[in-house]
Amino acid sequence: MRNNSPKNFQSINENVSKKATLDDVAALAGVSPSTVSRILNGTARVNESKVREVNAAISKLQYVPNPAARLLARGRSMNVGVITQSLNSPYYGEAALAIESVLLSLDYSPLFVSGHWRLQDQRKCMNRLLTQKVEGLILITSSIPDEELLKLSTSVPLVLIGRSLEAENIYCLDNDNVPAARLATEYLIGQGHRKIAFITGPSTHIDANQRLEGYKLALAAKKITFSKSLLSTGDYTEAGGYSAMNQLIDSKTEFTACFAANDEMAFGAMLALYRHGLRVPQDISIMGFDDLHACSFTIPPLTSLHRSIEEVGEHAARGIVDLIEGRKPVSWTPTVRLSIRESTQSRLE
Amino acid sequence: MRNNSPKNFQSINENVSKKATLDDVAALAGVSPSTVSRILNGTARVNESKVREVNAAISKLQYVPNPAARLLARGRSMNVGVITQSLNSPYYGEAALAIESVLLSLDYSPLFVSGHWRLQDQRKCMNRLLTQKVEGLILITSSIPDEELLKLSTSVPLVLIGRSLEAENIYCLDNDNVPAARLATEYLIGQGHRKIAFITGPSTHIDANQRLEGYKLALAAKKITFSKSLLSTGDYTEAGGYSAMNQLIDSKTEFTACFAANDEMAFGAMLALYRHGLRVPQDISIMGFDDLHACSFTIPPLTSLHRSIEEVGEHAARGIVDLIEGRKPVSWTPTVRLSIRESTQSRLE
DNA sequence: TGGCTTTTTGAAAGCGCTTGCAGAAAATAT
DNA sequence: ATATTTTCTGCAAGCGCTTTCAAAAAGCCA
Repeated sequence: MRNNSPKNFQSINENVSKKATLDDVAALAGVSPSTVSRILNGTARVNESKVREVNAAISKLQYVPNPAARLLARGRSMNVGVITQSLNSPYYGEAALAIESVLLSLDYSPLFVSGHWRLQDQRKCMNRLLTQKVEGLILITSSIPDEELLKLSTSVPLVLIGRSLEAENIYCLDNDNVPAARLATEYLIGQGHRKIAFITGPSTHIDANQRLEGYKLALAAKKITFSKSLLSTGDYTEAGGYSAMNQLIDSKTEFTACFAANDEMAFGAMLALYRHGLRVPQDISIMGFDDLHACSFTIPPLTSLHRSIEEVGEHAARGIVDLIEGRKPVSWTPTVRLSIRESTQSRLE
Repeated sequence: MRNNSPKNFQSINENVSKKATLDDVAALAGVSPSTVSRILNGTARVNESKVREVNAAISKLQYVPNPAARLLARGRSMNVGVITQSLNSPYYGEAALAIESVLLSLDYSPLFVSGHWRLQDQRKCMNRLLTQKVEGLILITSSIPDEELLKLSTSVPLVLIGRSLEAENIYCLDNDNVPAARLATEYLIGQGHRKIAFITGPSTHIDANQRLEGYKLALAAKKITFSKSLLSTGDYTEAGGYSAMNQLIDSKTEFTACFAANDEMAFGAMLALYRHGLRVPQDISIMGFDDLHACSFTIPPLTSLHRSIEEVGEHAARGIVDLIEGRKPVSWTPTVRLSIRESTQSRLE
């Protein structure tokens, strides 16, 4: 190819088209390209005077290395793909933020894509990322089947947030949903509640099932029989929580507390209660899960289960870099605690 | 360079290291690399039988083109950088989502980075993106000075969301904050409110000032004198709105309505009112701005100003591609409307 | 069937950078 | 001063792909 960049682009980006190359720098500084490269990368000791010359040339020409060429020559991309369900999820967004900053600090670049909770989309964007030559992949609560991930992991290291899967080239940061949900439920039980409703998430979400499991476990431990009539299903959104709570109320099932599998649904549930003239927490206690920032500002502020999601993000980022660079990441589990606010109240006496 | 990829990587990613190249495919199919390339890119007509051969070889070898090589050869990256303030902002996150999907559909890849509202960070990530050879940049409410952007625009096309700046290679999607804030304020006035407090954002945000401006304009139009005592400053967070409202209440200034420059602050303000035993909307009407999903689920649901932010995102994505490909984007302004809910009430009579 | 045009194909250069190798220069030793 | 190390530097190959140019094949008409 003689002439890169089609005419129309050239006319637009005048500066871009006449970008200086490493060879230009070498020529101007009167040294060989290799020397320039070595100075740039610190891969060998170079005479002080040449270093100065070269640096002068670089700034004179406003030289910026071409990453594609670099990548091609080095055979590395320094990219890691991050597959989230939705770029703007309030909860996992925090993790994404942390991933971004850690990765950048380690000289890697994150590539964010969203899977939209659809298996198809997740596969598609995974392929897109692989095509982009990512050196590692962080999957946040993906629903891609184990076997696929296992196979994939033979060619690219994987960090899985929110699930657990044992393999050579995989590092998992489980959410510990089961014990966490159990802890939350036990708190309600400890407050004297016996009829505790549960608003669960879509059964297609691993999380949702695990949280339900934790809820059941807590009940069982206290010899409270689980009743299906206390269960209502939402879709992890406020609207879902709202209608789930409405169903619960309409069904005339009695309950004194309700545990929602995530905060958004708890928010919706609270509105539903409000619409029915039921007060939180005097009439019904509400417990959320995830402890979004917004929990502190609902009316009343919502008791929720807190896990340090930024830390999860940080460990994910460190973990993927460890795997990429051939180290074994130290295993770690997020700490879990209750953020007790005003939406729950004791029923003792 | 003889041997790419350091040993440790090789040992980990067995498959990756023995990736098939276009030459391998050509060899296996018994044609020249050029032919394979042409088939891959559809840049020339190729004999049907060879196409079949090549396709067979491709799938046999599981060949995936190396993007770096492609990029280098073509001189194009098909990447566009998207600078947001925070990856997980609930409002602009929607825009980001839309940008992602439109860009992907046009065969471009978005690179998301967050500027954290800090000028330094924004500059830094802009440079990072330029280094990555993005062909265009979408800046969401950046605080980078005009001159810098103007200069930058000579080398890379720019789409600016939330500000306006006239230039050859720049496409702006203004937020129309002034008229929008005015509309919101006028609604409150129309409801009979005369003492309307305003919780403004940080004066460093362009948005914040524009919204304040709109508020003032509406007052002036109705001959209501603006009073500084009705002004309180937050930081665009719930906590900020909370303390801003507390200040307002503590100052004993009388008001019957409060307009917050964004929804988050309105949420915080509502909690502050609740703490003081003031009812929304019976005692005080509250108006938000942005119309986040959450507005429908606060107690009571929050009246807010709605702009179709996804559409903004779509137009931004289309716009940048237009600029990149040498077309002139059609100008467009988002539609604005009130989402009237239960946090505002008439004071007539 | 020969001469012409049109299509299809391959050889080879080049995109901008890194790096193994070996020669040149400087430093140290004899 | 010469031989021996130890730096420093340049040459040139190569990363995997695209694309120009020209040759080869195919199609057309007389």
